[in-house]
Parts: sequence; C-alpha cells; structure tokens
Amino acid sequence: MASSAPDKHTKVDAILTTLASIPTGKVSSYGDIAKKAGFPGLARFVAYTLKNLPNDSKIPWHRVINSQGKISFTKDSAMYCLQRSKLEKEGVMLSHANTIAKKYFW
DNA sequence: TTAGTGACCGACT
DNA sequence: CAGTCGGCCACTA
Repeated sequence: MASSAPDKHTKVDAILTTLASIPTGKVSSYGDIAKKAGFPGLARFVAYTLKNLPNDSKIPWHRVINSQGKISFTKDSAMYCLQRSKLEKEGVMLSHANTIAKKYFW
C-alpha cells in the first residue's frame, strides 16, 4: 500500500534536511529543529537521530545544542570538547559558563 | 507485552 | 533562582 502513513525514514530525512539548512556560525536546539522539521515536541527523536548518525555524515551535528544554550554532553566527555572545538572554528564562541549566546541561535 | 532508557523541553514548586 | 516532574517518540532487553 501506498501508504499514507509517514515512514520513520521520512522523519529522519526531514530532520537531516533541516539540520543541513543551518548556516555556518549558527546553532539551534533540538526542540527548535524538530519544530522546523515539522515535528513539534519530538526533540527526543532528533537527539536519537543524531546519535545514530555515522561519522561520515555531512550533517553539522555540532551545531545542535539543547535549549539551555549548552552542549548536551558533559564537559568531561570527549564529544563535548570536539563539538565545542568545531563550534569555535565556525565562529561560535562559548561563554565562561560553557554557554552559547542566543545571538548565535538560528 | 511491559518496562526502562535517552546528545530533550516546558512548567511547576 | 534552582531543583524536580511529567510528557513526547523510538529503540532495547
């Protein structure tokens, strides 16, 4: 059947497309991305999708942070340093509290 | 099948 | 102001 119900692959594709739409030097939160992708409230789904992303993915996952303006990883995590380094390289500087200013929000 | 978890968010205390 | 709770969806045991 040609289906009217949206396949999960479609959701993932929509989210990845939205992520790829984020301009360089900007960041966005999970809930905001989910909303732009057409799935308001599915912030958890966005996080799960990124977690499943392959290392070769062209998705700028490092531009994705939580609504608090902070990186979702603990600063003791290797991914935290990696994401922070990528953000700074993109022109996004973090505050002393490891927080990203809202002016950087997309 | 039920229950628990997760790169989350908003509202309440 | 800071901490806590429930809710949203998908996946794993």
